[in-house]
This record gives sequence, structure tokens and C-alpha cells, in this order.
Amino acid sequence: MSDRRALSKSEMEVARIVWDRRQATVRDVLESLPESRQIDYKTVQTFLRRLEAKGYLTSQRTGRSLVYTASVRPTEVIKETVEDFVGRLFDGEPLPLVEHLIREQGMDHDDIDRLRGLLDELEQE
Amino acid sequence: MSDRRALSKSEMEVARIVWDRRQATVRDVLESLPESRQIDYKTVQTFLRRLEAKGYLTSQRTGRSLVYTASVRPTEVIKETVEDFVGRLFDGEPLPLVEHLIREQGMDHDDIDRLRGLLDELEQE
DNA sequence: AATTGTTCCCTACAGTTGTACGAGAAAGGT
DNA sequence: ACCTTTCTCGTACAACTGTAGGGAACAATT
Repeated sequence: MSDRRALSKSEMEVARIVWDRRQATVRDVLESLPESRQIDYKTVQTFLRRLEAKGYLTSQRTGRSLVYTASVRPTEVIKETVEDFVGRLFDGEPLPLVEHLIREQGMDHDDIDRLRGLLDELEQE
Repeated sequence: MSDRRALSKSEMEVARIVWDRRQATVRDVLESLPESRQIDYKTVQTFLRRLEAKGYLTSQRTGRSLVYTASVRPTEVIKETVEDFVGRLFDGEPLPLVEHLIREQGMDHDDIDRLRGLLDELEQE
């Protein structure tokens, strides 16, 4: 466990966008958020500022704008976040969550094949 | 989406314990929490009180104690919570989370077999 | 050149969350 | 009958969250 301050849900949502794109301005993030997410430019700005303050992102100025990038390994943060989630909701057991996801959220044929492949692959060792 | 007020992480952790046991007192919850979770009796009490205020639990008095039980369908709440989580961290796609879980959190042989079974089962329809 | 838009920086603010203390009442031990 | 434990009820409170307004500075548009 690291000692960075935890991310809130919305902060995580925003951070993930920056990480996916590898870099992003306030506006980029705003535009990448789902339509359904009604949120002001200023609010996104606040989230990015806080993410930087918490040490998850850094920014460099480019022209008038700030461009944010990861300052910790995203995969690590995501892993910790998932672990925390599984810890609280599923007694730390990933299997029940996997079953829940497969059962309750839709899986189509391709997804199923893909997962079979992954399982086969994992079995080599 | 329901219009109940959202649960915080800790509230969810506590609620889930009540749901799993079907009923619980403050002390029951305290004892069911993982060792690692250093938390005071009074704090658990507060969470249970808030969960009742938010409409997720009800209590009946039994002797001097309050016994809490679910007042909404837990599976429904868990489903919504997982959906929100997947929405924010994985663009709403369950598959990447499933892959992450299988890959990053440990799966043993039995788990793998179990998942294969589940996939086969799902394919009947 | 004046207006409109876009950015950053600073500030705000109510609601939520995590964490718990104190008082008072009932139950249990000695 | 008293001390200790265990409950509930009410209260507290700083930190964190979500959400954004105001102002300054520079850019784009008419």
C-alpha cells in the first residue's frame, strides 16, 4: 500500500482519462467524459489540480494551457483501487466479483472466447 | 438508477456484512470486520445509523440492542455499485475488469475450472 | 479596437465521510 | 449494593468532495 492520499471516485474517473490518453488538458478531459456526465470546465480543472496536489499527475505548460500526465504508474493505482473495492465488497475474493461480472453484466460470444483463451493461457505454468 | 443516497466506501463495507449475515448488531459487524480494519465500536455504530437513515437498513430492538437487517435488495445495490465502479474505471466495459482480476489477483486451478464451467453454462442459450 | 471566448489562479461553500467522545441506562460480576 | 461493561442517543468536527464563481491575461473574431 502506498501512502499517497486516496483518490475519490470522480478524481479517479478523471485521472483514468489522462492516463488513457497519456496526456490531456482540462478541455481534453472535459471532452472525453461521457455525455451523461454533466460537469463544468471549472470542476474538471479543480479535479486536475487536486490530482496534481495529491501527486498522481504532473503538468507542464504548453502555450497558455497546462498539459497533465501521469506521475505514478497508472496500472499500480488501478490495481490498488480494485483491491480496495474487492476488499470491501467481496471479502477480498476476486472470484465472486468475476462471477458477478460475467453473469450480471453482459458477455457476448467473443468475450466468452476471449476469456477462455485467457484461462488456457494462465494454465500454462 | 435509484434515488437513494449513495453509499460511501466504508458504509458499503459495513452494509455488506449485515447483508451477508442477514442480520447483525453493532458488535457483530465489529467482529466480522477484518483484523486489519482498526475501527472503533462507536464508528461502526455511526455507520449503521447512517445506513438506516439512508434507507439501506432497518433496525428492530431486541433487548437492549438494535438488530439491523436489509431494507433494500442487496444484490440490486451491489449491482449498481459495481456498475458505477466499472463505469468510472473501465469505461463501463466489464471485460477489461474481468481480465484484470483474472490476471492480477490470484486465480488457482479450482477457480479456473469454476470459471470455465460458468462460461460453458452461459453459452447455453 | 472592442467584444467574446478560453485559460489559469484563487477562493468558496455546503454536504459527506471517517472517526469518535460523553452521558445515561441497563446488565453482569463480586 | 457498587463497580464495570455494554448499549443507545445525541453531538462534534476536521478533512475531503463535488461543484463552481470571480478576476486576470491572452487569443480569436468582427
